Amino acid sequence: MTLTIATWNVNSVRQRLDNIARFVEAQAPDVLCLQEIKVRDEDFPAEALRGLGYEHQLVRGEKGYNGVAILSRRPLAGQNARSWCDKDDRRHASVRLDGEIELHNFYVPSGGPKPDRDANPKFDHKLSFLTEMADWAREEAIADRPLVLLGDLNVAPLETDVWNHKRLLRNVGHTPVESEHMARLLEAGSFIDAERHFVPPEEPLFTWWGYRFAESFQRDYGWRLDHVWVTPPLAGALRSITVFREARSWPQPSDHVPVILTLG
DNA sequence: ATGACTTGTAATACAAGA
Repeated sequence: MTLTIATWNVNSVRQRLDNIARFVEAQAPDVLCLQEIKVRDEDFPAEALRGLGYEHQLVRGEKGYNGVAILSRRPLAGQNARSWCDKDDRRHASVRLDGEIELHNFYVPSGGPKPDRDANPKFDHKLSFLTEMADWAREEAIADRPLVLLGDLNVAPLETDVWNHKRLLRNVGHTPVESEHMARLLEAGSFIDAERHFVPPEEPLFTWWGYRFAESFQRDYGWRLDHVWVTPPLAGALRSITVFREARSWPQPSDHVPVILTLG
């Protein structure tokens, strides 16, 4: 019995319904975690997604920005969510699957244009968010429970997580201070980076290609911003990771592609 | 090159993404 869980920053769930249907037709993950749904709960296309087989849904949306959802073919338990950094933006949702696996879906703040905590409040928010996640992981002792943490974490921590390390070192998303914050979070939960468990760190691995750079995908000017982590109790269940790159070449794509985890 | 494109909101311009 395997369990497949996908994460995808869709950059507006309403604009991406056709792509989501195409992805589900190709991969049919048991659970589909979305970020940046950009819609109020009451306007979420719940019926269309039920039609794709996702009868069980936890939606945490807001108007215009952010928003996450967990869609599942199997029953969900323990639906939950919390606020981070004393804001009521919708960046997190969690559930329990098959009675025991905890799943946390995150959309970490992007951090604004300038990697300067003092000059740019959005960058400060991003670092505070990552610190709060690490505190949570430690305080809740999540390392001892079977738990999957995934989503758009908006940090590409390794040199091979961006298309040009030297050139992008001072760009938000790839600065050393962000990578350090992410490393502290990884350590706080004793997490295994499932993507790098299957793809060696020497090998470039990307999940996002920007819209602005013409032909960014064709030239593979990518970043690894989307992550899938598991705690040690799930280490023995890791079967595969698939970065579904082809979704970036479809019409009207999201700038992120889905990543699929298989547990068995 | 502090830009390029895409989205939502609101009203044809702006904020936000990263």
